[in-house]
Amino acid sequence: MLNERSLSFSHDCEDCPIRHRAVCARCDQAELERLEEIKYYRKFEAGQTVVWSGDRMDFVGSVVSGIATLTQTMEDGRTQMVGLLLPSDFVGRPGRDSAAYDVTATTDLVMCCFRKTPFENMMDQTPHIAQRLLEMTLDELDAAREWMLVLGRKTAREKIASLLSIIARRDASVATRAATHSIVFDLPLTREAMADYLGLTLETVSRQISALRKDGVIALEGKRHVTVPDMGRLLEEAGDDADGGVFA
Amino acid sequence: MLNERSLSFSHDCEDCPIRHRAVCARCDQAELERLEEIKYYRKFEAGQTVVWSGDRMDFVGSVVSGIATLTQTMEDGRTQMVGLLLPSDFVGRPGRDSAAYDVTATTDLVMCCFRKTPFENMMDQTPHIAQRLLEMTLDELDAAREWMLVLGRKTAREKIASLLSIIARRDASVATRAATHSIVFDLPLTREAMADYLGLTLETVSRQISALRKDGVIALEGKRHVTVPDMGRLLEEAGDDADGGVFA
DNA sequence: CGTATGTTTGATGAGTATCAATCTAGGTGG
DNA sequence: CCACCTAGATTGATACTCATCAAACATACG
Repeated sequence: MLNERSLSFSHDCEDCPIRHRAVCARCDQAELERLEEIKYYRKFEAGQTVVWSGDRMDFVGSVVSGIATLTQTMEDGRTQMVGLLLPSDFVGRPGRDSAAYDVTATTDLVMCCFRKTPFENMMDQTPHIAQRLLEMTLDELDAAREWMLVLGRKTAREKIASLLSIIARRDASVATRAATHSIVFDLPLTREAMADYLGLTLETVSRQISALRKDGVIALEGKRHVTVPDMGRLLEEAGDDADGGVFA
Repeated sequence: MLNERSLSFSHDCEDCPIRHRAVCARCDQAELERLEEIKYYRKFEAGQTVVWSGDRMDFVGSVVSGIATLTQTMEDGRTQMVGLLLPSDFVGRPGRDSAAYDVTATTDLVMCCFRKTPFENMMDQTPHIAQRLLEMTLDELDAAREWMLVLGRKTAREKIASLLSIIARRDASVATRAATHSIVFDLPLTREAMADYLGLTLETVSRQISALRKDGVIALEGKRHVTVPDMGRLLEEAGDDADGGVFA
């Protein structure tokens, strides 16, 4: 069923759901046409690996739908997630020929890929792409630094609240907010993936989620469906400035 | 005395010590001349703040000499270093008008600053600057992600060894290596700054440094001068692949 | 010589990892 | 259709790492 949905988008850049946010956001009509020539779509099922760290990588691309993760692994098996890729996020590094991280689909995933060499050539010729990529990379750097604070200084409870805040902020529909003042969303990650993101064990993740539930900060239906009755409260728990109680 | 040294570089881009590594690395003669018009130097003493997070920032720039840090602080005072700025590193974000982090000089510091608006205009017109900035930002993103693994998954001992490795790798003179097979350098950070970098307390940093000394992984003269007799051993302690024993 | 800043070392406790058992839901095959 | 199986999640008991609180030490500076 998810597969059906994945196929339901157009292959025409004009109608692309990430058209205005991805690396191609600033491209004009002519540039889009050049991109169309070097692009192709790839689909992955939940759990599949997109590339392994160290593998040769002859494409770069954008997440069209679904969620992927970037992870790093030590020899003894300890792993740390270093990036969470949402629709419109960019994968791969122009000028590098092998992957630096493991890239894994955590949900069914559709990617819009560009052959690397032609893409690199285009980057040199069309500033619109390089400009947008710079902007996106700077945003990712800010996100990574934000996450360094979480990893280095926050408690387990604060870490969970921080992760929930981030997901809530981007994932919750505006409609849901307006209606009930509650924010509702589905966790796109297993407890283990959350643990890898937060530098915790999955047991600690589970315990802290239970604790937040007991304390009324969140409500759960099943394992994945989360309701946040008071976003300000959640932000307080995350250790962020919760300022006004408004959901800004 | 350090001040004297700081002044001893030329103000001409041609002779600039970071000419080939900074954001201006790819600029041609004409572009350098345009940059000269909008650039100015600023000096800071060790301990001084360059900008506070949230402050208006009307310049961007490069570290010419000395070391600065980027730090984030929570309301209750917990702080996490999110970047270590070495000569040639870039400060500030084009397109943003306030600082996102506290920037502090940890040694005497000289910066080559560009007025922000003219610099942004130049970026739009000369791809060489934007290209180089993209490359540098991608490198910083990789470094930040590497650091996320350190913060999230490494033990205190491994964290210290990782930090020493990084400093050793960039700071040790080649001469020193060839001669004795030992690597020698000075720590540019206080124990407290190291703790803020590593997500530890300064006491833990002190203890782990003492432990590494007792175990012969490093030797110390005074508090800051470090000798690494066997770089491979240090890399093992850091939890990185130490492969061959060669100092590659 | 005295003060300030940075560092080391010690004693104790909190927070999280680890090991282990149990529970739940979804999917499979009899 | 039900029993079983599996992956994911929860909960419990215990151990260990690192934070916290506290005191002493070192070095530079006035």
